[in-house]
Amino acid sequence: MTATIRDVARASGVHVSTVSRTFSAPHLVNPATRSRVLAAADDLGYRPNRAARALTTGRTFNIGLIVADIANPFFPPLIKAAQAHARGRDYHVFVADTDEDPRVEEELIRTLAKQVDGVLLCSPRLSNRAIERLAEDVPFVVVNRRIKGMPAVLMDVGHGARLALDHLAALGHRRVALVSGPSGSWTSTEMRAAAAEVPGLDLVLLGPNQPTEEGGLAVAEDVAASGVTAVLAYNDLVALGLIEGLSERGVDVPGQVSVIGFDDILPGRLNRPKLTTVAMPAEAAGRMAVDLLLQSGGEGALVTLDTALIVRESTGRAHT
Amino acid sequence: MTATIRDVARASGVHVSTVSRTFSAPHLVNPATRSRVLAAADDLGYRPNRAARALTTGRTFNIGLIVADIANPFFPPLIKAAQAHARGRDYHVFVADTDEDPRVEEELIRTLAKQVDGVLLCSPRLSNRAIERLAEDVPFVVVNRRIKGMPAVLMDVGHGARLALDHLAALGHRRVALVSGPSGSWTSTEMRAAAAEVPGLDLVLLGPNQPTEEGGLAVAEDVAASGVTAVLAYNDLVALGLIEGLSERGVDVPGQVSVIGFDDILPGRLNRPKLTTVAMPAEAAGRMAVDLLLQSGGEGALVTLDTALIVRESTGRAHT
DNA sequence: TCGAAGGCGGCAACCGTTTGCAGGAAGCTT
DNA sequence: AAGCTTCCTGCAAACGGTTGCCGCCTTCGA
Repeated sequence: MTATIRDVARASGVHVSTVSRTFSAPHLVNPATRSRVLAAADDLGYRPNRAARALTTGRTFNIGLIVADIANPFFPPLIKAAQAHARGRDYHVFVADTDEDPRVEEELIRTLAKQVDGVLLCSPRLSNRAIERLAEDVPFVVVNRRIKGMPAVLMDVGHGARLALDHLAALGHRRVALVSGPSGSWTSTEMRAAAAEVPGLDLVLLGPNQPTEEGGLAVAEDVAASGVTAVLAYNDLVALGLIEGLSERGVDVPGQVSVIGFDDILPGRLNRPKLTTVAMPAEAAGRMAVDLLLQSGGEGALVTLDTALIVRESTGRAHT
Repeated sequence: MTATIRDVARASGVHVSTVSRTFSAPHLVNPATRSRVLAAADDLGYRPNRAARALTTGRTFNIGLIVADIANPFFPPLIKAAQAHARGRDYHVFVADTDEDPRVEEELIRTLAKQVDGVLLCSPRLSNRAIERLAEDVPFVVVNRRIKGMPAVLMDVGHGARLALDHLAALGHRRVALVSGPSGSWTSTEMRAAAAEVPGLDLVLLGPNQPTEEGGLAVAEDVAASGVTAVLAYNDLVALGLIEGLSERGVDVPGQVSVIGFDDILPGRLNRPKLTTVAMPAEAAGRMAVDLLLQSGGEGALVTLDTALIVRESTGRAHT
């Protein structure tokens, strides 16, 4: 078995409480004693048991991070940024994947609740009501979702969508498809609302779709049949799948149809044609979410991060 | 505060030990009492505190999963498979990313040690010695690394590399570059050993390199200068970066240089040209690793999974 | 009618750590 | 030299569960 606080106490001839203080409140113990304890601890390979500590303090120094799909390249940069940022504050981040399943999401939150000080909920698939209910068990910060009174980090997808649609309009496109994501998704709603504000566009709504490459492949048929000359896709994965599906049908991108994605993930940059997309500040979002969670004073704090259009090769002039 | 076992005991008029047994050993308590307890628990929204339970039982029902880089698309499928498999056994998987940094890796293992029943170490960057030392604190299963006496899940990269090189040889390639990964990597070593066995090939070793797209981009210059007609890359990310780097220099793939990767990640399938690669059974590896960890009887169990060559568009006949 | 067996549930110690309280020693002030 | 701080350290009660042990009550067989 690994050494406990009692072993160290015995080895250094002091009471356990002194050992405890040596680690959690060093300034309260005499330097001489402290170094004796530290020597003994080092000798025995002692490390405080975080779980036991959590039992009395109520703080675990762990953060839960729940994402819908870890395989979506959008999330890893966010996760890495959050982990690195948290590490700097002596916190650890545990990541879990819900497989896009709200039930798994709820179960995960429940079991995580007692083992972490708070949860970062990224692009949740749960209903607002369910989230509000669970918030009684554990503090949340939500990313990419707006829930009244709950701290959130948002990315300005509305602005991004307008930029994208303006760009398409400037290229002469009139009839544009909006390929949305899962039905519970806040991002989809925002995109649609923004699109409605851009004048002179003839919108075709296609969805809901899976937010993956498969979803894009599956909707290619509908896009081809819809007679649009441009598409704004829910995310880059969908856009890439869609481009693949269109080219299988002999439809050239951007020759016949222009495609814009969301997120700016790596595969989009490597793809041919390189994907025009709305860049989402994922790293910044990860860091902000951690900050919001740890300060936690700012109850309903709301942070909105900027998005930007990155024009590459998958968009071109409308060809009628 | 959330309800504890004592609240439930009071509400249902029994002793806490009875409540405890209702959840952890239901057959020891009278059905009538049991349902009364369950009703009270449900009423109060009680859920056993896993961390507290772990304190006495020594089992957390958590598994740690440590990867070098969560942003590498190779890992997410492995992670998802491990999580899903573990969930079926009532275990939860916590994922953490080391940023390819051995020091972070060690620190992560140390803090994880007491909060999980075991750790899955995927493509570790730590030295064998360091891992063996840490194994005293927590049970390991290593993925993609062979350490004497430690349970491991391996993918047969040697076989994959031979298939790839045979394929290149059959296409008439003679001078082939081996673009390796990080210096501590077991996979790199295996690749090199396998390559040495294939007769009639003139090998150029280039490395170590970062196992990322950037690594591939950076090595493109050397590849172009080396005069090879084909490349076997450490992984798909490197291969994709390399193809990008080569095309920036006006070198056509596969026209002038053939490129083979490892892993079979999604972006490789979407890339133009589609990447020829050695497919690694990541999902199976994730599941096997969980199994090995949980049975844990099979001390030095060793599982080797098959790999397969997938020929797509990034390889072609040697053009001298 | 009695004893034994078995089912059920209470008691209390324990897991590893923190922390409020109190007391002793030393140092400082008058 | 007495009294007051200040600094340090020990004591013991938590935190939320689990579990070995023991005793009570039924039930059953002879």
